[in-house]
Amino acid sequence: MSSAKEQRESEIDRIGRETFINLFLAANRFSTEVEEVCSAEGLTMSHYTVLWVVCLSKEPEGLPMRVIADGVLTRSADATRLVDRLAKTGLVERRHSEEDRRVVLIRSTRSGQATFKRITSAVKELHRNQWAPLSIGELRELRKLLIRTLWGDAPARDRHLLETLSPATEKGSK
Amino acid sequence: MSSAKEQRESEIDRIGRETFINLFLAANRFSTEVEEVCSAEGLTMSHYTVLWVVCLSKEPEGLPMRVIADGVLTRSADATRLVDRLAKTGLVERRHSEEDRRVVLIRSTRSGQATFKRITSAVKELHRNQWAPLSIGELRELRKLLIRTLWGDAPARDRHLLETLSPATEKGSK
DNA sequence: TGACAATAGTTGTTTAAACAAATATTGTTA
DNA sequence: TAACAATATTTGTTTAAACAACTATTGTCA
Repeated sequence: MSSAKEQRESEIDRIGRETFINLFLAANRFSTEVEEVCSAEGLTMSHYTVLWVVCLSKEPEGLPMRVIADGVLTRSADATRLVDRLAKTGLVERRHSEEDRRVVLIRSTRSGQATFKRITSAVKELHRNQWAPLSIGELRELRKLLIRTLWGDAPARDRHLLETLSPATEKGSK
Repeated sequence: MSSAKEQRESEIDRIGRETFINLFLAANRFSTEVEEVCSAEGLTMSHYTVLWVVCLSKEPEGLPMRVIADGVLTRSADATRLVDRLAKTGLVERRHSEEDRRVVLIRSTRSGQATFKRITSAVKELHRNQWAPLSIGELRELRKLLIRTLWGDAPARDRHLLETLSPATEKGSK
């Protein structure tokens, strides 16, 4: 017969822990499934992420390594080897910058774009299934809560990373 | 001037993708921070998870490996080496079961319990900071949405894993 | 009971992630 | 401009995760 106030941990600790556990499990399950989609094209999700950033870039000369290796999606020491692989299979091209010979520019090839489109289309289909248990309103709510958790109340325009991966968040375009 | 229906991807695809990205980033950031807490005790988060399951278990004889290596938190092939490490530093003990000599039983030691408590207490503090941008109501909502995503509408009693890691979800005990 | 399937756990090997250090080039300034 | 700091990228090494194959013991049933 324990009284309501016994040694029991605070309600907020319990909810915080359980939310973390579920966050962790959901992220693991979902990204494992994305990995499976990527592996159909012989890539890992890390490779796909790099390809993603390169393919969405509008820079005609290519993207500097430092942009790819932003430290959040990809660490700088990993970027080289990830790009190695993409270059070896012809999905991207590397060139040294003319202006600054330290800089290495990465540009997607036609084949890279095609692979990116195939994976992305399969991932979209996958996400539809993954989020199926939620209504669209709940999905919006979930996104909102995750963004608030990650970025606090920073305005949308400061969330560079998300903007890079999912551009044109704005309603009216220009 | 693109019409609203142009080639633009559907709203639901965009929200699904962005929710996935934020889920992935939040889980990565949070678990990296938990890793840091664990490494203060010389453990990884995987070690901590194993210790967690073992320490919460009420089985006086110890928990069979197969329970630890449930395939979700820990794969069976990894469990052996994780327990190796915990046993080597004296946080758990291994014994062969008398009834079934195939079974290996794992039991926490006093030192293991103490380590578990220290890490858990630090993790709680961490979670408070991690979830700080959310109100308690929002945190509850987030947990609810993640659980729905993971388990659909399965009743709480069927969510064994969560029950193992955060027991006594029920209001009234027994 | 003897053969074979099933279960429980371990070990070996490949692969990728994590961390630290090194190279090459450019910017700065005494 | 020579020396040194800063930047951009790469390479080497340690560590852990992923996958497959293996051993040991128990259960099943012809």
